[in-house]
Amino acid sequence: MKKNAKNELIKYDHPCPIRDVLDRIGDQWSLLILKSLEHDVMRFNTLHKEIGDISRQMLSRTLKRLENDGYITRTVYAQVPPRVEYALAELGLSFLKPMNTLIQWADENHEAICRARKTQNL
Amino acid sequence: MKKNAKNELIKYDHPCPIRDVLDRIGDQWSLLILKSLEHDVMRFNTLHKEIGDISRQMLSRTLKRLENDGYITRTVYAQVPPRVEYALAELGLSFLKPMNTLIQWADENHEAICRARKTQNL
DNA sequence: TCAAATAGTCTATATTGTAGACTAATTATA
DNA sequence: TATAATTAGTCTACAATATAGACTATTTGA
Repeated sequence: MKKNAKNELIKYDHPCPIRDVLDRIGDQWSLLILKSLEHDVMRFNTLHKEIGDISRQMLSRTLKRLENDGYITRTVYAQVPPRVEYALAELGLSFLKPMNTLIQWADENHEAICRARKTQNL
Repeated sequence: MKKNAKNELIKYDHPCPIRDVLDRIGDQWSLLILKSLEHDVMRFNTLHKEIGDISRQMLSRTLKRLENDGYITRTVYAQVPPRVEYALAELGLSFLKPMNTLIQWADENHEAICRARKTQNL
């Protein structure tokens, strides 16, 4: 993150929509979470198990950001033990289309990628 | 990264193409680099200036990964000072389509995202 | 009485990213 | 002749971020 002389965060004023979107969903987990929510409402622990290798902290953080940005909704039921459900919001639903274009490309080119890939762990 | 009892990296065997693609291009910089190369061959420093807020180390690393995976090519000219050109390879070219679908969505929803976004810096 | 379940948070540690100095070789400029 | 500029990276010390796993509160069921 850039800072100015007073060590304050320089707020990036997003002149560029690509950046704007990538800054939020171009991370390791957001797409996987949105994909998991494609067909079903999900609870925190279910998502945690489904994705498998995400830490609870990152799951929590990423869900907060996705909610904050309007991709998903978070519904709390007054129960014990707690029940919190995450679901796609309008923006998330609309995002499915480009996301699935990407996923389709991934499917179609999976083999080509494996063939092209020379080294593991670069 | 997951490790086993002997502290060796557990090699993720990529049963899932989405993961396979996201693990490589789902980072902060890859899409921006590929987008920069869409219309032009580019040199290292030019990319560095164009993207602006990437460190040289990350640029170097990301370019290596993209080359290794077959998205881009790297051509060295025997000159001094050195001239190294990066260009889209076949896989990179084919990736433009889903990438631009994503970018188009970003453009179209830019406003909605800004409206939905409640908090900066989450 | 004790375990189980849930949705997180907290903390110590491990991993990853950053800025900026540095390199070697040649040309251009003063 | 000395000095600066140029290039594509690498290196290092430091900063930021992610991880694993312990922990919380509350209620139900055994």
